Amino acid sequence: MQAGERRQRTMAHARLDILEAATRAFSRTGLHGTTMQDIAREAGYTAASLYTYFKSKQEIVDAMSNQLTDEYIQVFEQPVPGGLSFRQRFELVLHRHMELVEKRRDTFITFLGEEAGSDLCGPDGHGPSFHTNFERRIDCLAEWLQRNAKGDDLGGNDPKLVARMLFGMAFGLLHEWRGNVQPGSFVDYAPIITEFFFHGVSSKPKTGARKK
Amino acid sequence: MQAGERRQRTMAHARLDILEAATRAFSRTGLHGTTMQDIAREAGYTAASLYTYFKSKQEIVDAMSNQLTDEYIQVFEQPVPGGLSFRQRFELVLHRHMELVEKRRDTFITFLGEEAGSDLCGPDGHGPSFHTNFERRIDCLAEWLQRNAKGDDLGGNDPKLVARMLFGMAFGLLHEWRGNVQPGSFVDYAPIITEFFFHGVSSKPKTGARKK
Amino acid sequence: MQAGERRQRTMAHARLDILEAATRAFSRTGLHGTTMQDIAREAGYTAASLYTYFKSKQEIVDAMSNQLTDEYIQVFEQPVPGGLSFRQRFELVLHRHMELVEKRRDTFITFLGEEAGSDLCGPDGHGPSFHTNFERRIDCLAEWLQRNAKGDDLGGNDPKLVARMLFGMAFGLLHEWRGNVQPGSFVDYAPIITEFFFHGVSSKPKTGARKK
Amino acid sequence: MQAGERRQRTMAHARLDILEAATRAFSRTGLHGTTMQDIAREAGYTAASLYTYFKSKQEIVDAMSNQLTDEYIQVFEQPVPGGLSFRQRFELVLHRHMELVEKRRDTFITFLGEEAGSDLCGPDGHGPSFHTNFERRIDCLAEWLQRNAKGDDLGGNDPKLVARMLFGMAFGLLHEWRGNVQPGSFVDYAPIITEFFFHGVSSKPKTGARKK
DNA sequence: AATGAATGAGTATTCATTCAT
DNA sequence: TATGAATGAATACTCATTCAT
Repeated sequence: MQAGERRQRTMAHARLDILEAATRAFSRTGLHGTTMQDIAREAGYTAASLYTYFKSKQEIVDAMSNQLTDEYIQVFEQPVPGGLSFRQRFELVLHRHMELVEKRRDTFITFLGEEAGSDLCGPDGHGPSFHTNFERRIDCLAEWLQRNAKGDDLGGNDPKLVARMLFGMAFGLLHEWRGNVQPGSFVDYAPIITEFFFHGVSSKPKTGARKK
Repeated sequence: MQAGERRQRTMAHARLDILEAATRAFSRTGLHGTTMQDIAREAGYTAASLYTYFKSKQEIVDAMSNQLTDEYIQVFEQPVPGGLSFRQRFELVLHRHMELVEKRRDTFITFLGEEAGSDLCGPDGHGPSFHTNFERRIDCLAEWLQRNAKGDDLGGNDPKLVARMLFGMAFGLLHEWRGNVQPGSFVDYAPIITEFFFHGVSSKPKTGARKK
Repeated sequence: MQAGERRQRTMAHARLDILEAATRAFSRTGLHGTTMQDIAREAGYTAASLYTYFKSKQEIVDAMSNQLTDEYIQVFEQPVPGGLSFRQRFELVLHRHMELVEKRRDTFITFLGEEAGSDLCGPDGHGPSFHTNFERRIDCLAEWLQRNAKGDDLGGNDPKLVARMLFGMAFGLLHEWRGNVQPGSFVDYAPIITEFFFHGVSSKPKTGARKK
Repeated sequence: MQAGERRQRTMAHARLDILEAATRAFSRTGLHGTTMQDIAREAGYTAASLYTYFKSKQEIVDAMSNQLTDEYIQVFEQPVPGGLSFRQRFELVLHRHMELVEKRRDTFITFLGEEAGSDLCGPDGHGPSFHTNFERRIDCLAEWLQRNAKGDDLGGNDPKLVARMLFGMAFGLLHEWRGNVQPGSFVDYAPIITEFFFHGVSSKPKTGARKK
């Protein structure tokens, strides 16, 4: 069944194309402001054709959301060099996550707001997809923290709470970054977040010689 | 001009009623999912009547957004007892803000997502209202921090960055709180945020004596 | 019942005021484009107040239409000096009519189009008022022509047909006049229409002595 | 590209169908009184479907107006037998125009009023379409008159003024015709108008010998 | 597989009109 | 008498989705 396979491959490829197009379109006009026409135009299809690959607009959105979450979670599965301190591992993973944010900038931008308000608002059309994905990411992060933190590394805080706050911090800076006229790399914020995560504003030795 | 005055009062009252109804409706079905009919039903009016008090749906949303921001900013103007340390003042103001969040729970829930994505998405209909209000709050918070922090209180961090991260943290916890089956008071999180803000996860001796 | 009389007078006065305001408003934005609010604003009343003087918007329009027709018809009742030829009487009456057009410029402008299409379009809201008034004017003109024309003055033409054509000619020139940047007096067209009415384009000696 | 061609043809056909349906609907209930639903019903479509062929209601109206004007102007381009006098050519063209009026009866009826009042009323929504088309017809007629009239044929009158008066006359008779219970052919009026155009009411003996 | 065409369900907004005060 | 407030009834236009070709 090579034909079948090829078809499958083509299908998958088209789906990805459409997803990318949708991402661009959404990042421009928002989830509600983007019509199937818009997505189709961006993807080089007709609106009707999109339904060959996705059952509905919602499915496109869900696919984007899931894809994002999958990529996010995969970061945790990437190998980490041995012999690193918790803080070092933390910063490494954070760094990788922020690279992902940068790579999927448009998607993140599109979703952050919507996901935030997702479960908050009731039956507003999009299924549980947003909420689920958001929580899935939180859970993964919390698990990772728990798994990696030793002893007093989290200062006795609930990992999930910490995860949410960490997420929020990044969210806040995403705004900053997006707003910047000539945004540098988002990962540039990684050290700041790391330091803040570990010591809050009482940050110590940023400058000068100091010892740990 | 007593009649005029009374009328004015009635008008203002109706506007507030409608705003509250809109808040309830929005928190249920989201900004886009809520129709003027919905708001009207919730407020005990006809859709057409809403236009006696607001020029458009957008104006209702803007009014909500502005109201929220005004109340937020007013917190900074409330007197603070003398002789408090920075951290004490911080916690006090945070506490008051979180009380506001609790009081305006539905409004916050409605807006957080939308505001977040507001300027992110381009011309998605709602004017600059969201973005402006969001930034206005950030700015006020940053100013307050700058005005109140002495010496190394902010550890040399950019007040605006810090403000954004602080905002984000609260945002993250709002999610947690909202999700809880039997949510306690949102202000209960105030100490946690405060501690995290000042020391990150490296929280120190909350109880008892401890050493570094 | 002096009080009653005064009331009556006041009422009549207000009606006239409103009618004038309506005329101004209509001439600006057309019959359909003008709202009761617009009329009220122009008249210094509230929309609701207009209903004290007129039962409906339609009644305002009808009153305007009737008023116009009444004035038009009254022209025929004004005395005409004796000893005038048919053509002289014709031109005199035409002149007076065109003065009326000039005086009631806005009203004419408002109605000409609507009346024209009035009976043409079926139940488009405005009752038979337009059609009736239009026909009433035609009839009066036709009667006057018949009454005043002797012998071959109308060349054997059906007075009503002639009346319609005459009306049309004036209508055509009203357009011209209205379009002129610095319109002179509408009555300036009177001689042209008269000449055309009597001789068509085969106009004879307008200037100087000429022979056939 | 046969498919594309056929599609094009179908599209054009549908547009014409809709235009005809709109014409019928408008002639019944007027431009303002006719809703997209009405047109759709008359055309056998859904209201939403109309937007596949026309961008807006206004575009339908404009298309009707333009179509009418185009047809009107084309009459001037039809060949005229040589050796005819001015009057003969005049009557021939008038005849053809009146045939057009008869054929496009509903459209004329719909527009005459609206076009007349079009530029008269200010910003009443419909763009310059009406006024432009009206003037375009006037201009064409005036040009034709100027081009064809020799010497004293127009009696020294301004062609444009004459054109307007001629238009008005026909307009007046359209009313008459439309009102007739069993209207004959509109072109029956052609000789009357012609005679009136050339000699006004001083029509001469149409038959037999004559004297002044 | 791709699409032109068709549509049902919606949606904010307008406006003439009513009525209690 | 005057009006602020309320509303029923409309209405043009949009959009996700379906389906025959």
